[in-house]
Amino acid sequence: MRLVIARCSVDYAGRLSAHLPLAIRLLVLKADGSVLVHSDSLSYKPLNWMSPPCSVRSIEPDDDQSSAGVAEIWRVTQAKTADLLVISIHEILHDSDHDLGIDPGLQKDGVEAHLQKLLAEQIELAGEGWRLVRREYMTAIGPVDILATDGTGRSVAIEIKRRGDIDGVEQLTRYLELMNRDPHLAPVSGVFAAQEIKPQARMLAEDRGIRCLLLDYDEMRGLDDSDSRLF
Amino acid sequence: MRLVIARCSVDYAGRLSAHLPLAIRLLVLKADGSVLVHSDSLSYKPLNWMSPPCSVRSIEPDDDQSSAGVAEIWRVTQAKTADLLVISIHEILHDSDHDLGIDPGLQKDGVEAHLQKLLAEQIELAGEGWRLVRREYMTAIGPVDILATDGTGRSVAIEIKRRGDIDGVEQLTRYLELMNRDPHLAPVSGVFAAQEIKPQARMLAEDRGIRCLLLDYDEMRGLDDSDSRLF
DNA sequence: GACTAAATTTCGGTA
DNA sequence: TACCGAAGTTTAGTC
Repeated sequence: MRLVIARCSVDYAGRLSAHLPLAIRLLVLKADGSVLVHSDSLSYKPLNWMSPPCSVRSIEPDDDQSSAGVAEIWRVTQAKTADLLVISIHEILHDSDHDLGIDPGLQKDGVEAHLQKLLAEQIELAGEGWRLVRREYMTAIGPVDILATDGTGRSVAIEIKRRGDIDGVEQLTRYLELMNRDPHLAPVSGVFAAQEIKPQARMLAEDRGIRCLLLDYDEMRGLDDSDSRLF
Repeated sequence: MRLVIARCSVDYAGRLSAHLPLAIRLLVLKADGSVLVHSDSLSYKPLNWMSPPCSVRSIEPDDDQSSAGVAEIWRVTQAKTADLLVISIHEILHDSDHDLGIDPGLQKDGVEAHLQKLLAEQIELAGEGWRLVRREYMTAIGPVDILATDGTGRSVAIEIKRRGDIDGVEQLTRYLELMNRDPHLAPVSGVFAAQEIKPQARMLAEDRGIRCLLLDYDEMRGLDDSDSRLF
């Protein structure tokens, strides 16, 4: 990744035409060839950019441009869309290159883990008198999200999903089948908990005697003050 | 604007929860306090960010965090939404500060607005004898892009999109329904005009008696000499 | 692979 | 100021 702070003007011609007057801006050249032009304010969106795949070519300014103060011109092209970004650089104030390596990427399952934590803390949402036994209760085929006991003290396995789909019901079914073979646990009933449960998943679950529980993420976060600052 | 290249992990808690594992990333701290976390690939959108107005506070790691290799923690808070972004910095590889001054701002020329202007000027593209009544014709539920009359003098509402999608047809349908209740206008027919019309949108439109009109942006610009400029 | 719906949407516009 | 629609939308999930 190359970072350049430069006094420059920018022109974009593609799906629209846009022009940035001469000013000092941050230019980010990423490893995949994409280019971002950022100012010192406004939100995360760059003033101009070029999406990958694209290529940057530095060209010499002609006489007119030289006399106008242009030291260098970057011509960013996108093969697929024929979009064009032209950066006319008058002065480079900073220029550095950095090897970032590949990024492991954003963890999308952040919500599901959080839901599990919240429901463990607010297990009474499942019913009066319910008690948490353990989160990530280990079985031979993997961990059950939550093991709890209901008001009568019987075991309940709870599977938590952000969006409840059929495969989640199948997963819980496998756990229940296994756990009900354990005389220390049996009988174990099931609860399928999710922010949103697809009709077909609900149908399948209820057909198998599994209760469906809709979770209100915002409300659960609101109820748990300790969570307003989990850091 | 402060630019930092650092090996860090990032946690965001706000409208959703998200986590970025330890990796080398670019951290941009803008003058308005906003923070961007960029990786070396993917498009212009940061992996994580915090929108202004927000404030960054650097705090010392506790013993656990220190022994885990955390050298510094940035806590970015947003007063209005109570969102929280926590950046745990293990190692800073680059750190520089730059004064960019204020940006004169982007000059933009959108395609859809331009298409509307061009079609208003070249309304005969819709048919012989057609006349422009008004651009942005106001109705109770919003402005119709163009109101025109066809060769027989009957009213026509024209909805213009860059890409014709189903929702555009729905929008025009709502306008037509409303306008046809107005005895001064009725009967009003519809034209769905776009650079590109999706097959399903065309199907829906024609099923409702709405005519589809493909617009050739380049040709329309070519016809209008005042527009032949740019590069 | 195409299409549909959401986005920590953001960014303009007008009423 | 609040709502509504567009975006060089992007992005993720579904068919």
